[in-house]
Amino acid sequence: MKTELESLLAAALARLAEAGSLPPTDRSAIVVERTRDARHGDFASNVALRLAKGAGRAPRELAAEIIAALPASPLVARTEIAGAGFINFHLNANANLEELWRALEAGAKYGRSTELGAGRKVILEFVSANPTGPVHVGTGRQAAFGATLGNLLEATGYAVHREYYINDAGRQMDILTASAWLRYLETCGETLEFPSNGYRGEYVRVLGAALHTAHQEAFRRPAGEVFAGLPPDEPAGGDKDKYVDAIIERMRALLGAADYQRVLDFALAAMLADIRNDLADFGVVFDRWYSERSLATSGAIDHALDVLRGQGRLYEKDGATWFRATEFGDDEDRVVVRANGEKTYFASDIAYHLEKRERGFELLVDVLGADHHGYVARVRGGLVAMGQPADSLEAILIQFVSLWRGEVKIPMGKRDAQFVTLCQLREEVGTDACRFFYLMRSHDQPLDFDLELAKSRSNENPVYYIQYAHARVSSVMKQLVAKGFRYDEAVARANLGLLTDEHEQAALTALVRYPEVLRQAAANRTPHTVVHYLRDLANTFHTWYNAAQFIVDDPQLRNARLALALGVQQVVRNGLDVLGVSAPETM
RNA sequence: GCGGCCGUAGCUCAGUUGGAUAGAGCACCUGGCUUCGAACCAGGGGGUCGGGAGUUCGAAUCUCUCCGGCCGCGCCA
Repeated sequence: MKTELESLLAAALARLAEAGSLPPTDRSAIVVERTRDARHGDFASNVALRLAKGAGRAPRELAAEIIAALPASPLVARTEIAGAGFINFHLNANANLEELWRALEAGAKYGRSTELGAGRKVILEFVSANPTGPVHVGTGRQAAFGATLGNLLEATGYAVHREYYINDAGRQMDILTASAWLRYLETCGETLEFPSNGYRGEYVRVLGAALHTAHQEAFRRPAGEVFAGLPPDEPAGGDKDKYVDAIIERMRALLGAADYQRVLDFALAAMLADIRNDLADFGVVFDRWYSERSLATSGAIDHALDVLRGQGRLYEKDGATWFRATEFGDDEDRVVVRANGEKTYFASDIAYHLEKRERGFELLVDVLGADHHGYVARVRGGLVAMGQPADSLEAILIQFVSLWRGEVKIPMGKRDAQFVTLCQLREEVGTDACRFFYLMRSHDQPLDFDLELAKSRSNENPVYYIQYAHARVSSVMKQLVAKGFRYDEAVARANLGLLTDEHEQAALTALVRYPEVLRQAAANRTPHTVVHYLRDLANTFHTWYNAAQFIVDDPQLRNARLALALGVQQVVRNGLDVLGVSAPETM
């Protein structure tokens, strides 16, 4: 409806431009908004105010001219000039009723549109957590956000591809491999001191035990050989990084490259399986899991470096190869090939993003933790240096999550064992509350996740408020049957005009706003606006429910009311579906 | 130091391309179940939108500045 009104205004302005009383207007200058106050009608536009200055005209006078030039529309009952020069639109009573019927007919598809995305190919990268441990609560927020954003983009006409980038190359993987191997040695019966910089989580013990089950004693070496002659660990006054690197080196020497790789692959596969399962249980799935290592073997990194070199963006210094990042807005130039010949993570990453473009994706959306913000300019600079448009990359930064149990903050650390995993969180509060709480706040706002509130099955918990509206309609429909009635669609269709009560009108207005909300949430990348909308819709429904009886004796009124209730239920279900939250029939 | 995010009711937060009288939940107070589910509803009190300046018909929103909080600035990933 909103876009239709914008089209009407565009037509009116075109007429005025043709008549020479106004310069031609850009379509984007035409904005129609829902009114905050019902006395101002259903929609309002400020075009006259915006254009008045440029046209050298009084806003109200211009507004009158625009109104006079508006084409007739079955949507609009009347228009008026208000305030400084707003144009208010009052819709025909049946405009919302027709929309309600469209909602009922469209069912699960209601709210979807195609104009915004227009079929554009977008690749959505999210989570991409290091496969060195289970998914934790901070990453959980990124998972919920990314999955929902994917749904939103899909619902508004984008062709969405979801991808998880696996950081399976580099030192963190080596540390995991060594950690798993040491736990494996313990399973074998060796006694050892675990390095302070190793991964100390319980899951690594499980990993070590699994390695033993799969390969028995094949990788066993005496603890004495493993630790002989190593530098001191941190507690002994040494450097924990040097120490763990020495262990990795020793492990390679004792096992040989092939067996080392077997242990690494075993650990990687096990971690990825965990992550994949945790996310799938959370309703988060990917079209592809993309290996960082594969970028090296496929030649993608060399290709990207060749492109940069061809553009003259690389140079040699101190034995390393550098990218002229400062020419693209970065603070300093960045190394892409280290003095020891290894490519950096940055080299992999720009290669990965170039490869995304070369796969034909117009828009690259990266959902990242807030700590990655310094990284965005660098990757974008790399893309631009390789001849890609700067706006082809869009990074969305997700602020951190802190867990609370009522007033008490739960400490979280990465490397120590006490971080809370997504899996544990889900077991404690349930998937629905989990996704809802992750999404209810703006992503650029740090999130305080209160476990007690999320768990509480009380009126303090906003999840149930929305689900309750859905369940209530189901309950009404059961009551209907129990009372010997049945819903008659034809009777409802013929009598929607009876829905004139203020509560019915409020519910109707809230319902038909849904397609606009989806478009706005998708365009702004703000899933939380859907949460707030659903709360509002549920509120209008609960108010109506308390004020009126649906199952009345008059079949015309009864069926009309049921149609509206079913429409609300449908939109609640569709909205919850976008959020990845279930819509239960009973609570 | 440079950069990113943020500061709105007692608390947690909405309010995005500048719009009409700044909203919601929680908490607090009052009222509503013999009725389709009270996990609900109705009503009430509560504000220097961090401070200041600017831009204009109009600023919580844009610009500058100051104060305060979180985070990032590797030949780590």
